[in-house]
Amino acid sequence: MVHGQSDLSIGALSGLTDCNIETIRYYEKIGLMPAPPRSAGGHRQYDEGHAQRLGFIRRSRELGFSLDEIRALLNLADDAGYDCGTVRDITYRHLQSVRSKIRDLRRMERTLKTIAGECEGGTAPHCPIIETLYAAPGKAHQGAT
Amino acid sequence: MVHGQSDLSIGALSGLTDCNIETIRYYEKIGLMPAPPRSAGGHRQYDEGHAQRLGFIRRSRELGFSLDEIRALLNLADDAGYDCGTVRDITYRHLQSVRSKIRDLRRMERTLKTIAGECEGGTAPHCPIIETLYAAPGKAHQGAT
DNA sequence: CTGCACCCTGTAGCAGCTACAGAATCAAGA
DNA sequence: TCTTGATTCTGTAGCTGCTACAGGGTGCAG
Repeated sequence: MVHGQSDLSIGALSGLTDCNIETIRYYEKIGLMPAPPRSAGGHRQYDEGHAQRLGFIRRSRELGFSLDEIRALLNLADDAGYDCGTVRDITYRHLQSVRSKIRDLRRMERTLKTIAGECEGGTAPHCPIIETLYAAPGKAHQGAT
Repeated sequence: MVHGQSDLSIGALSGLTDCNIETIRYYEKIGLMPAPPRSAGGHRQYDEGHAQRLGFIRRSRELGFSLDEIRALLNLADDAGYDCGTVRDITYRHLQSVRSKIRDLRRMERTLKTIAGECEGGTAPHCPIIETLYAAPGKAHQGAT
């Protein structure tokens, strides 16, 4: 948790964290990353602390957290006596939304599998896929009135 | 498949298809919906054909197709002797992308479930969630060095 | 001191809508 | 006919999370 002040250019930080240079600047612009000190010529100079914070952001993104959620998590983490319950709430809510997306996608998957299976290809006079999409509302996944 | 010319205002069409008025105009602007005739005062006048096309678009959206994919499907469907194989290809490719999204989300779900489960809430000195996010790359889903 | 890789700022674009503002039109009642 | 209130019109800007320029300036090795 202790870090030296090994100067990192934005390119080096980008390489370390597997995060695009443009994206790093973007995170700074929206206040997720602090503005680092600059060289005489105006180039950004990062240190290990920045690398750690950016790593946090990247890992959170990989788990699907929104930038606003990450902002909240970072604010909590920055506070020495932060509230672990709030962290868990954010995580739990996010988990629920991930699950709900999975449910939606699974519904899509089922329907797509069904209609793709009905199609035989070729230059058909009527294609079951097109017909399903033209069908009355609800028919696409229910088949009943 | 035969329809009269029952005039529909944009509001009526919106109600019929459960599609926002602004969205209908948007679809027209990007060329997914044809520009309908106008009243003397400039209001759009739709008919059953428009309603059917918009229904197609909405149902396709519900299945997760992109607007570009829908454009392609509609172009195919508009052609009398359309190529059913192409329709199936588009559908199948989309199905693959839905499945890949599901896989990604499931990976997120597993990790989130794990880290949320390790947290006991309260004002802890170290929160497992925050610590996982701060951890070295890879640790988040592997737990090994 | 030259050359080239890197970095700077600012702006515009992507998907797929949604949300205005400010004006005009429509339809129904009095 | 006039009025009123609901609807519609156009155009522009915003949302998320980046990415891709253009047109410059720096940094450093040889």
